Amino acid sequence: MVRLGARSGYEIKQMVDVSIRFFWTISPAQIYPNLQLLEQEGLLRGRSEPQGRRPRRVFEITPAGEAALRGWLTAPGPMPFELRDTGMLKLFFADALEEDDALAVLTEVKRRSEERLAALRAIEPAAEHAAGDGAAHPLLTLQMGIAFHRAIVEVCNDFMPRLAIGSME
Amino acid sequence: MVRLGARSGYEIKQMVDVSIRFFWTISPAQIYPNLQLLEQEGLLRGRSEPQGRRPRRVFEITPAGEAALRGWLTAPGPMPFELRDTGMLKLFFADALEEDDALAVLTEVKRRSEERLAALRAIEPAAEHAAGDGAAHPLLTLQMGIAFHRAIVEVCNDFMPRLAIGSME
DNA sequence: CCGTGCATGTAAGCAGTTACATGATTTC
DNA sequence: GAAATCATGTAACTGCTTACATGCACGG
Repeated sequence: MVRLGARSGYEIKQMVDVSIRFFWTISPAQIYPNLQLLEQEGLLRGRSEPQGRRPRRVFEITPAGEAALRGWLTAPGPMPFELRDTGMLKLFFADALEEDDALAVLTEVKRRSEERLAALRAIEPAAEHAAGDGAAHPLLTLQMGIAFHRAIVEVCNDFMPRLAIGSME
Repeated sequence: MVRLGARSGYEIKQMVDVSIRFFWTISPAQIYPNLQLLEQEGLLRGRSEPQGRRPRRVFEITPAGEAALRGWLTAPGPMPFELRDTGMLKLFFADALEEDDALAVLTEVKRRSEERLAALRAIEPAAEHAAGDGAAHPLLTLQMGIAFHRAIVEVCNDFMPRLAIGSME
């Protein structure tokens, strides 16, 4: 994130929230200690740049940091994928419910994905602009997020008639 | 899971691994203490049923347990969705790489999803069979998993030409 | 002068995993 | 008789979150 222009811990958090949040979250309590560690290891160079009397520490990536990033990106080995979704969990067990209650769960799962779809589409123009000047991959991951939630909504729509017809009988 | 026929902790783990693993994982260290808690709360009823000299405790759901399940399923409130994917994280930052290295990351992400797609499709017949007798929702969540990974593969395929053409210039 | 945003950081706690420990039964 | 599977459970650790603590700057 520092490499992409986020100078302070605060800016990193902001950038995360409008870019990778869909597949990776972090909290301030993670950021600040790690900035210190990365500086100690020589992967970042930091300096104090207070704004008025408010303390502020800004960072830039070092050549060693660039190399470490590329090393990590090209390293072979597993790339852990972890999904933990209470919505799908509820859906899985929804056969225990009456049909209209099951339909309510399904509707809520669908609504949630539509909401996220809208949020992701809102940042699409910015990602498309960034793709114009050398940063094409953020747009790629954004499109994966969009495709993912669109797929969920579609599966919900396909399944809804079955529940609706069922509850009419 | 007990309600769906998994009698022991061991069987629960097995059932999880062929059903909800795509969106929810658990380890034995979680299962056994929780079985004890659920029994104390009267939501499960357990009894020892050793096989030969090997100890074994089997459980069945109580009416209170059924009610608690339905209560949880219909409870309003947020349904946390957490995704943590190292593959997408690497893709996001892949602009720091040469085009052929970036292509390698993309290929690996695609391969991974194809692998999972195959694993999910392998359990589809079983889910379709279960859908015939009252358990339609497991098939629904399975289809979401399939749709998800198919969407990822499609986005990968759409993006690959851009990288391939780029590296030819 | 008050609310919002900028900015940094610590402490406590929690949910979950890995590793360990044990041992019986079945299958080859 | 060795290996895989069945079966249960604990202890230590880890990564991450929440809550807390602090205080400046700026717009209204």
